[in-house]
Amino acid sequence: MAQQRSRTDGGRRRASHSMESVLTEAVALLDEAGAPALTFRALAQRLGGGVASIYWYVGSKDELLDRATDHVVGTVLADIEKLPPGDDPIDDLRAIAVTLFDAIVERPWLGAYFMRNTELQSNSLRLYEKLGRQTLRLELDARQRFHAVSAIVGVVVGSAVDIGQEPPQEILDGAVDRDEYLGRFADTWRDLDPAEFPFVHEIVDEFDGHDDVDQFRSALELTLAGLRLQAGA
Amino acid sequence: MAQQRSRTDGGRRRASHSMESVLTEAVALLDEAGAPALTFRALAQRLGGGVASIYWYVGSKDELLDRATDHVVGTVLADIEKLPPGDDPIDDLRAIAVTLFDAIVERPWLGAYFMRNTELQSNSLRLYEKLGRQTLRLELDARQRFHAVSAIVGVVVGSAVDIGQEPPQEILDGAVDRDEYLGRFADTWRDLDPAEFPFVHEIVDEFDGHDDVDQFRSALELTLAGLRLQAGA
DNA sequence: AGTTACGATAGAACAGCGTTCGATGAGATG
DNA sequence: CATCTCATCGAACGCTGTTCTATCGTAACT
Repeated sequence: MAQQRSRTDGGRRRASHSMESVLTEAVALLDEAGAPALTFRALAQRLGGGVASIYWYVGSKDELLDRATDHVVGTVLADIEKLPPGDDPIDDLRAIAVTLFDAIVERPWLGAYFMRNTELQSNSLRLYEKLGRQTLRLELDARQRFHAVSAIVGVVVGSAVDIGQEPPQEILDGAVDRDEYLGRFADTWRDLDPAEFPFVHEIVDEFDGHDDVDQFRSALELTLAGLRLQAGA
Repeated sequence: MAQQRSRTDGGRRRASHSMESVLTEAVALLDEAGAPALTFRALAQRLGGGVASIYWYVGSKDELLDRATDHVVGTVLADIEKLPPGDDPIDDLRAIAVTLFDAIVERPWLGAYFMRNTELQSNSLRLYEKLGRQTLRLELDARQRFHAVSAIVGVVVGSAVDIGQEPPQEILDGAVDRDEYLGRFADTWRDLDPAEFPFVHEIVDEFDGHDDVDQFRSALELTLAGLRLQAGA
């Protein structure tokens, strides 16, 4: 991954980047410590160059985020294209959505920027198309198809937002692990008045130690079931 | 809304705030120009006081955001409590979700912070309970109820993220209105290769000038239909 | 009434952020 | 060898959240 460098010139060296290396290192920063870790200064240091150089490749931080996001969505798209096509379009929709969600679980920062700007995120648009193409196999009108894909993307994003929140400092330090953190939260819920919060008490054990993937899967199933009903299949 | 002030003392006056006034003015700033407009300096100026004074009421900006959010969720909750209870729990779920979504449409910044921290957002927790209580009337187990409410909140949040994105500068200036902006976007889609993007072409007319509320409603209907199926009612 | 104690306010400073400017490097082209 | 253009970079600007320290005003206590 090392870029070509100039020959020695009195101690100081000049860095030589490329769009690829900028995005790769940006994604690496995001992966390692989340969105707040991606700063122009941190990125420049990683690239062994100056801050202003990055602006030659990218016009703003928003654009950097969009391009970095699209960069990894490209790999997700590749995974999706490897999926074996099935008989049932709804099964295929599920497979695509799950693949996307898995990627967001691995990279929680992804959820926040994904699908922000389809002009700069051409891979996101392709992914949108991938989902939509399955709806073409269902007996729906154009509006229903549009809404169906929006709904599925909405479920993914809605679940992703949950995951994407920066965890509090104590959990990043490793002082407290996720289960304990959830457990504490659950305990404060258990202390609530059962008469005033019957539902919270009903589900607090489910919340305690719950799995985000299960939560997403269930939400997705509900939407897909509704869609199947709508398509009359 | 004027707070008591000290008697004259050589020209300079001291401002006197209250938790209420801090949150009210914070919400006003968010309403007027979105999340980026809420800065401690802007807020202090509005309150006629110093920057550091705000820290007496609030420990950090995150806490300010949480409390401001919960402040308006309180009014949403009041609206929800005014809703007439119906025979069908699913109809009631829809009514609650729509009321919440309407509030987010009016205050697009709300979506991003809503339900971030139920410790500081007690009204969000109450709203969560309100939704959940309807699921107690359905024939589901605890886990299904937990997932059902998560799914509905997910649909709301997922749609809210769409709305919540800061529009580009040109639309804030009023130089370009929303329909024209959507139209431009649609045009770039129409320019895509129809063979490569059949779905995008199928729905581009639906996208052009689409209504966010319709989009949300449809997604919600799919989830509710799935839920009704699951509850066997 | 004078003093003390404390709730509340505020100015100034700090570190970090995205962004811009102007100068300067290196490599290819003539 | 001169020129030109692409690419790089240090330094500065204005903004942000946050902290430090000093101070004011009121209420309570002797």
